[in-house]
Amino acid sequence: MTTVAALAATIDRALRDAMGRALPAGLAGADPQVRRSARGDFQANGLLSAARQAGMSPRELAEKVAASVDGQGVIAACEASGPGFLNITVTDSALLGQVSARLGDDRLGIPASEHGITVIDYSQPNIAKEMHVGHLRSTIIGDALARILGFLGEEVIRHNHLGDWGTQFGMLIEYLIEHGEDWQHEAGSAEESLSRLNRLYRDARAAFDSDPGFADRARRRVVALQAGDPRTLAGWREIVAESKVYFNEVYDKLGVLLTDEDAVGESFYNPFLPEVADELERLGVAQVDQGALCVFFDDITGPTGERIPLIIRKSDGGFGYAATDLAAIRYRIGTLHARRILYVVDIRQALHFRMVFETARRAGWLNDQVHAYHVAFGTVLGPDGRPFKTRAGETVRLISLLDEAVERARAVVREKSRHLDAGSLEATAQQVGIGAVKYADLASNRAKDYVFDLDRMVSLTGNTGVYLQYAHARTRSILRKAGDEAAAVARVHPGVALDPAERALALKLDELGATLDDVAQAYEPHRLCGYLFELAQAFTAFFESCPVLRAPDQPTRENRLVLCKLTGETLKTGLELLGLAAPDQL
RNA sequence: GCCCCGAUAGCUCAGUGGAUAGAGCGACUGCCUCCUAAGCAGUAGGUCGCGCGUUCGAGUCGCGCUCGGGGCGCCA
Repeated sequence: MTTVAALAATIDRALRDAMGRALPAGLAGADPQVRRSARGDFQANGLLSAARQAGMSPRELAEKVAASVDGQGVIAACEASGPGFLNITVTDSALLGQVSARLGDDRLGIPASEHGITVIDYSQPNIAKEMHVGHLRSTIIGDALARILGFLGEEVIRHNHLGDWGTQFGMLIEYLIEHGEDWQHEAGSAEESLSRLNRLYRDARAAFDSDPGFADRARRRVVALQAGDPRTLAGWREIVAESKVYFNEVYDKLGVLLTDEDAVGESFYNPFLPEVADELERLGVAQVDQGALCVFFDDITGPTGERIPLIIRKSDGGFGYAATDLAAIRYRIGTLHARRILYVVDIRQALHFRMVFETARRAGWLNDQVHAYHVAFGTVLGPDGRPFKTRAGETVRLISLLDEAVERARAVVREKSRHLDAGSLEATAQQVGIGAVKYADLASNRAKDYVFDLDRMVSLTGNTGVYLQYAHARTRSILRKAGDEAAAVARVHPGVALDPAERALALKLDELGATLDDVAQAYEPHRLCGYLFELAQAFTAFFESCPVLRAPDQPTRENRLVLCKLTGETLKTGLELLGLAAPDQL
């Protein structure tokens, strides 16, 4: 593995050196603020503020730095401009050198910048219930973050915090035990599992509401479950297993990394709950109030101004989700040695996590070395701008939503890709349809409410997943037609001048590493989407104006082949980090 | 009442304190004897919710508002 420094980083260092010579010692570390620019390849904005702090003329400092900077064969021109900006142009040979160096490394020259263990808690569906679009968001965003942090060197532990415990299981298990003969768990499709579960829920609910005797037995069943009664636990396990059939089919359709090994549900923490409560009480973090074990916060109050607690243990002695969340934090730090825990959860739980994290800090579990962060995402809305529901006001079945996306993609693929055989056509429809849903979810700022509009996602024009897949397929198509051997032996010719479209593409190709660092910094996958879209646009512009196979001469042809190759590899890497497929042809 | 999130083109959204705020969709005008037209080029479309402040410089930072969404004791 050979790390390749980005041109922006090389320029940054060269400017820092020159600034260090021109500025007083105290300001030697000033940031030159190197950015991409329309006025040159890069511009440096940091000299204005540095000069002011040093009591110098910004314009004079800029001219001095421009004159003394060591270009190292990378900087072709560095000119002072306006009140004190620097406009920087890089050499064509440096651009081609970057492309060549990245292509020579299986990580595209990107360094592993993360070092540690991170637990990512995502997806979190509830047993015996339908997954909804909120789970879809958590699953897709969490999956992308797991892939990206992992690529950057982090040891990622995926946790699917299944809602597999609670009082609602009483009536389900009781009903199962009383009417179990016509409810046999069997291998089957997710749809079948789901309808069995829905039927169980509906029938159990009906019995609970209409039959006081049943309701009573259901309540006793909750106690039996908590006490670990074997017959009751067996029923619980049956329900959990049935649900997992459904979840796994959804995960399989979506193409996410989650497996059964990642399922660490709420029930897993049950044995730890009493000791967590005891420890918090012993530490003085929690205290009994109105019979419940509570943690209070001076700045968290209710509508009438009274302080609102985080309830660790309810007044009836039972444990709520706060206890489970705290036990999970303690386990992930104490046993898994995580340095960071991420929760990909709906933004509406922001206050809950604030209280949980603060409690964990008071207990000493979280500190300067160990962080927890709520990777919050907004509510999913329908095309009408209201929370996403069917016309009848019911939650939308996730499976049918995904199937519909694939169905629409299939129609387009059938229309546009007549060269594909039936098998590849179906595979492509899956990759395109699922990719459209995932890209749409990942492409906008996660904190905002998000409009789930299947028409838009699967329109398959413009800024959608398929645009990136299409650009990737075009790179592969060119390389195929060039002949894989010719593509393999092509090398850069640094002496050949580059066209504007070639330069723009090469500059964009150099930015993947910085983009991934940005994503990892703020846990914002949409930055990677934005980058890949820009890269695909740069490639398409190159495709339009720079013929590869019919290039005017052999060196130009090879330079372009190499650009195609790196573009393809970069798009493929980026798509995979988002969890999208990168088919070789569309 | 307090807290959180949001407000940028008709719609959906990007936008590291930098120079003239960008995409996509939709609308309009063009482009396939040529490596994939799922594409490209162009035109039209903006008081960046409002005000004050900080700064050489604010869509971006701070404060105060307006509007929308959400949250606030024993559900998760």
